[in-house]
Amino acid sequence: MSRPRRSEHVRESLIQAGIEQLSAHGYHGTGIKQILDQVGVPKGSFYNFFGSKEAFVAEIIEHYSHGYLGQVKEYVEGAGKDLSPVNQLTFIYRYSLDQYKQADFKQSCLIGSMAAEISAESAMCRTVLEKTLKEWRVFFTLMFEKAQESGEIRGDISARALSEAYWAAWEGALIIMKMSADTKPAIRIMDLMLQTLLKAP
Amino acid sequence: MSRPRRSEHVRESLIQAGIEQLSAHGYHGTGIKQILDQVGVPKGSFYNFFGSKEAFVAEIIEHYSHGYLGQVKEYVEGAGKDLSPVNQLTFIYRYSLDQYKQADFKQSCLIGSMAAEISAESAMCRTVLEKTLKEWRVFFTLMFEKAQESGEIRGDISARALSEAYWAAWEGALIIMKMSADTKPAIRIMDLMLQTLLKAP
DNA sequence: CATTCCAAGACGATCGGTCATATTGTAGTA
DNA sequence: TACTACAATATGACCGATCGTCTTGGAATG
Repeated sequence: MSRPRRSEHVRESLIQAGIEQLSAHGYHGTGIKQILDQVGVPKGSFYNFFGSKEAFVAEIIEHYSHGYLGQVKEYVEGAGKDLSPVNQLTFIYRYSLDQYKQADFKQSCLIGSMAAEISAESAMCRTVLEKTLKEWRVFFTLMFEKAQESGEIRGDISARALSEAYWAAWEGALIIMKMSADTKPAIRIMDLMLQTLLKAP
Repeated sequence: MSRPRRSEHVRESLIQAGIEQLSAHGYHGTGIKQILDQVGVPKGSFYNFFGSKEAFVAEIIEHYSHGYLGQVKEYVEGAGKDLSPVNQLTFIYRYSLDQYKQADFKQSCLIGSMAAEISAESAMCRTVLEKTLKEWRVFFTLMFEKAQESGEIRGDISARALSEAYWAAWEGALIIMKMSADTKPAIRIMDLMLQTLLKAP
């Protein structure tokens, strides 16, 4: 048997701290050291776990997206399974907005933030971001297909097109949330989308 | 007459260069020195023109927004004045997307980028961002009111609510544009918004 | 000369990243 | 079981570069 793998626990802690710091301060606003300090890991150890800051962030984006999407799917198939698709989606975005508000708007969707900041500068991160975007689109498309079948959502447009627009409205609503330091505009926007614009006639 | 006003031309150049650099690299990704170098102004001069980087950026956001909004209004009242409001809006966002594409997606809407990155960290910038958001909302509300009167856009929702959702979709579409390094998804989203979701029944 | 404006460069801090060294656990040998 | 040799890992000092800011001194104007 080989030497014990270098601590996966530490690695996981670094990713978790990275998610927090990156969400709050962005890519260029977050130093590696402040992440290491938060976990209590010495500077030199970082590059034993990750090849570079860029690779670290790329992995974080993927980890964050999978975790978030996993939670959402868990809700849909678990606690919210008796609700209609539209009511599920409503719960999800309201819950998320609540979380952001509780954090005093110091963080929001890491995917949108990273996309805005570095997708033009880091091909590695952009590739991961594009992949996660696709995964979310698949999920929302499924949701809208179900909602179309049940007659909640208009059926004259492909579920895929709807999901694209819905996600865009969501990310834009988060930007407005940050600008106004308030969830109300975002709630208005998302409610309008789900209950009126995308609704079956 | 007093000493020649300290060069307003230099000041203006710094703002212009700042817009370019901030659009491309974000707040924390842009150093003051690289802006100064682009204009050929020595490092020590910066604080003769601006009180701090934060104040500099706040002024840039305002300047950028006014310039952009001015261009848009000029188009609406000028070259595009014979088009319907919806066709005007379509031209505007397609033109903007074309510009971003030509810049290889290395820049996009500075308002959205700055909002995503620093509105939680800089109260000064957030205040300016909130003000510019309001100005854009007033403009779009006016556009949608006209479109409602002419029957292009559905009249069962307030123009203000529509403008909010439209702007959110726009900013979200730009994020998707960056992630996919492609304008097509953004065009699909905005077309869907204007020609279907917001259309009069 | 008095005053105002601008330029130069130093400031300490921090950036992402590297490296030689110390420490540790394992495998092999006896 | 005891010891050694070896390799994997942990570490923090260190690198050059750059960060935002400030002090200082000279130049130009009245």
